Amino acid sequence: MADATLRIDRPAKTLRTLALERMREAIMDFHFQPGERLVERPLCDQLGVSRSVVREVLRQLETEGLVQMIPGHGPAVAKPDLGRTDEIYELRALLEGIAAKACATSATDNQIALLDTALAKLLEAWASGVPAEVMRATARFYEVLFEAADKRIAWEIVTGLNVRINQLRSMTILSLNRRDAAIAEMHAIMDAIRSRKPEAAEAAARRHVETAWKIAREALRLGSL
Amino acid sequence: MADATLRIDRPAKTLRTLALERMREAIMDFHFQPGERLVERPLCDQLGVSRSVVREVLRQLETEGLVQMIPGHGPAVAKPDLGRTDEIYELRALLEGIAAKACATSATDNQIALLDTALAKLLEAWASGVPAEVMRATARFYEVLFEAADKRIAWEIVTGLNVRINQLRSMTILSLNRRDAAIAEMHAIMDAIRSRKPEAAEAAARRHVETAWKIAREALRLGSL
DNA sequence: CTCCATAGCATGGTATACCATAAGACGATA
DNA sequence: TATCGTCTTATGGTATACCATGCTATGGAG
Repeated sequence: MADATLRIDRPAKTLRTLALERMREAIMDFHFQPGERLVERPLCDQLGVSRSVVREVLRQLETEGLVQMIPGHGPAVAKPDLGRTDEIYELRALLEGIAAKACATSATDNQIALLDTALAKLLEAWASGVPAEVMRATARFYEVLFEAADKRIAWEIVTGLNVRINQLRSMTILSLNRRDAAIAEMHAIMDAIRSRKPEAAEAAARRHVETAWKIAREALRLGSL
Repeated sequence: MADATLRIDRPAKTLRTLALERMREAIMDFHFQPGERLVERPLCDQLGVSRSVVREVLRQLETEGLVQMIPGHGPAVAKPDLGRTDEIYELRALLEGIAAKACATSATDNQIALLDTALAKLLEAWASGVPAEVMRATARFYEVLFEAADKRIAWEIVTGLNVRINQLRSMTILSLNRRDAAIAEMHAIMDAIRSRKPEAAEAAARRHVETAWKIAREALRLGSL
């Protein structure tokens, strides 16, 4: 009988896919500044592909919220909508909360082990102090968390939210005074999940987002953006 | 000084925009069946535009979740992910809940009046019994609700979620045994908002989603999908 | 010196041509 | 008759050519 593990997933080899990933990374890593124009033809040269490809990628990034079309001019790297950061953090608190709760309720021991691994990697990244590493490890941890919570859609949403506050996050995610507190908060989440305390896990997850939110607000207030 | 009302928003006249709206509507209104292939060249003929336009539109619809690419074959109308309906309704309950709560807390009287109007229109639509009308009026009511709650992003998310369960909603939204209960539930939401009771408003909104959820589950169980 | 007009060009919008590939049909052979 | 191989073609992927428009720079006139 057909074994699912036999299925080979064809490598996503189209130029479009590659270009999309490349551009997404480039924007998230600030190789383009927020607000910077993304003129199509120069992009073609840089990426080494045709305008068809570039335009399709641009459309996709646009609906993802990474790029915005400026009427009259063309596409540009989206600028974070500072007026909506409160809402975004509120939603993150909500979503990460229910994920942690569900995790505490129904994660398998195996999944909890995966979470431990992800957390360990995150600590390493924090120790290394490389921002990009920390971002990646954080994302990975939450990905595992949402996976274990069986909240795939919520994860997609959170990813989309994080895109919009990428700039803020990059500033706050490893602000030094945040690091120790953040580590403690993460451990609190894990402890609650491990001991199967849904309410505690939810509270801990929310608390973590809320402190991040506070730091972000501070950063905004200082006008460093 | 510049009056905002003077601003003319240039008609979004590009073919792409038009085609996008057209296709979105067509899919949402089931002029294409879920799962139906969307072959590019025939689509060009039907829409009267070139493949460039069609492909860009397809990309956009793909990231919106209305279209999915089937490897080996091409694009097709997305089929609702039945395994994730529980999560979707859970998220809707959460989001519509906080919107109702925020509304009860901080909506202006003017906004509440708008809500009343929207609700009246919704009742009319229900009376008319035209499914498309009911969907539109429902969407409108919630749009006003989220606007009054100043939760624009949450609204975008809810819209995205609804896309994924469009089929289910169209089956359940005016199921006759739901109508009276639904009307009562909506009034409960409005009453709580009017009397400025955030917790009650949140609970009422959640309850409304939860009954819809129950009906959807029933519909699924009967295998009518 | 300033302001306006015109022309050129930068840039996005649209159409089309060509290519690669995978799916499906058809036939040959056992 | 069934299975396998090959061939055709349907279809998506990519590149490019052309067009329309709006911005900008430059020069002339007041």
